[in-house]
Amino acid sequence: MNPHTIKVACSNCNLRELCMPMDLTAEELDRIDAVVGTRRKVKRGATLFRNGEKFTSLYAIRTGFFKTCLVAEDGRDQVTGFQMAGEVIGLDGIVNERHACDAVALEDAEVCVMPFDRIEELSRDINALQHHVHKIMSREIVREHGVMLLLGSMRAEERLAAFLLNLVQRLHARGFSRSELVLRMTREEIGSYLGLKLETVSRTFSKFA
Amino acid sequence: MNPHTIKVACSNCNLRELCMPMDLTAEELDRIDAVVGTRRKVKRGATLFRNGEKFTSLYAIRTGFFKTCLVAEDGRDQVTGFQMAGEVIGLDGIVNERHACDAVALEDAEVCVMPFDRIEELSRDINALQHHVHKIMSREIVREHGVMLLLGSMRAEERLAAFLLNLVQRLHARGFSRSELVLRMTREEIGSYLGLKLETVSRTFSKFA
DNA sequence: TACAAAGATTGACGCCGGTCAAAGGTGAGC
DNA sequence: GCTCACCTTTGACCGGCGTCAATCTTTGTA
Repeated sequence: MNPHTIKVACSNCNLRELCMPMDLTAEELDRIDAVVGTRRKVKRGATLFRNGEKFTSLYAIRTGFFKTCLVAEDGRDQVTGFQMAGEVIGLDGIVNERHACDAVALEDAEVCVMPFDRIEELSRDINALQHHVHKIMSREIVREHGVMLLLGSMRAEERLAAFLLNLVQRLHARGFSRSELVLRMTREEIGSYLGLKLETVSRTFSKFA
Repeated sequence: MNPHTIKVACSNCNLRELCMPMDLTAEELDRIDAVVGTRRKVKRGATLFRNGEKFTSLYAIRTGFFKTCLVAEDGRDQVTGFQMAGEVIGLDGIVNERHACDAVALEDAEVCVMPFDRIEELSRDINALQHHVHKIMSREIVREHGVMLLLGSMRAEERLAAFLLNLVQRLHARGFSRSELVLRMTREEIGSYLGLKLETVSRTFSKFA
C-alpha cells in the first residue's frame, strides 16, 4: 500500500483505546471509522476553534498539545485546560451550538474531526459508543471539579505540584518518561490555569529545584 | 382524583421545561414519565448521595436547594456548585460508576430519581432526549469553565458579585424576585465555593451594603 | 420563653502572592 | 551566525486576604 494513502481510520490508530470505547465488533468499528471523516492539521499557535464559532464537531487529538481558554469581556483570560493526544475537545460547544472557548495548539498538531450529529446518530445504534460519549463528558466534569478544588483551596506550591503530577501521569499513560517532562506551555499559561501570576510560577519552580 | 395519589409524572410537572426537552410527542412524554419512576425526599442537611457510592441514577430537583462538594484527603472541602429546582445532579457519577462528590440538601427537598440505564435506553429511541442529555452535560462543563475563570482571576468583591448575580438570575428564571434573594447557604459554604474564607465573605457583604 | 449551639460580624495583625522593574536566556527567521 | 522578540528569572515592595479572637445574632429545641 502506498504510504501516502494510508487510510484515516480508528481501526488502525494506536490511540484508539484512549478516545474510543473498547469491545467493539469489527462492523461497529468500521461504522465509526466512517464518522471520523477527516483529519485536520493545526500549526503551533493557531486555533482549532474559537469562542462563538458555530459548533459542528468534536475533535480527537492525534498528535500535539492544546490549551483551551476563556476570555472575559475585560480581557482577562483563563486557561481552562491542557489537552494531549487521545483526548477529546469541543464538548463545551454542544449546549449552545457555539464554542464557548478557544482551543489553541501549543505545538504543531493533528486532530480527527468527528461531526457531532454523526456521533449522535451512530450512538443510537452502538450502545458502547453512546456510553463512551457520556463517560467522556462526565470525566470532563469530574476533572473540572478537581481544578475547582485546586483553585479554591490550595496554595501556590500545592497547585503547581498537583499540576505537574497530573501532567506526568497523563504523559506516562502515553508512554513518556515518568521522571522528566517537557513543558509545552509558558509560565504565563501555567499561571493562568493555576490562578497564579507568571512570576509566582517561576519562583515556585525555582523553589522546587 | 384523590390528591394523595397524584401521579408522579413529568407530563404534569411545572418544571418540565427546565429539566426535559421541548417538542416531545405525547407518546414520548409518556415513555419518559415511565423512566422517572420514583421521587425521593431529602431532609435539610441530609445527603442525596455521597462520594464513592455506586452511581445508578441522575436526579432532577423538584423542590429545595442542594450543594455538591468534594472533600480532599486532607479534609479540605470545596463546594463545587449550588443547585436548585429544575436542575439535574449526579452527572459526575457516570465515568466511574461511582459518585465523585457529595450532594447535600440545604433545605428540605424532593428529587425525581431517573435511573441512568433507562435514560440511555430511551435516548436511543428519542432523539430529543438524547440531545437533551448531551446539552445538560455540556452546560455543566461550560458552567464550570465560568467558575474556573472566577476562581482563577477575580478578586473577592468580583467573585461575590458574580455569584450573587448568577443566583438572582437563576432564581428569577424560576419566578422569584429579581431584587431580593434568600441565601440558603452559610458564609462558609459561599466562601468554599468562591475560594474565600468565611470572614472575607462576611466583610465583603458588609462592604456591599 | 429561655437556653444552647451554630452562624455572622468585626477588629488586629501577618503573610502569601501580586506588582513593578531589571537583567539574563532562548529560539525562530533572516 | 546574528538579531530581535519573547520568555524566564530574580529582587524589592506592598496590599488583599487569611488567621486568630471576641462579640453579637439567629435558630432550633426543651
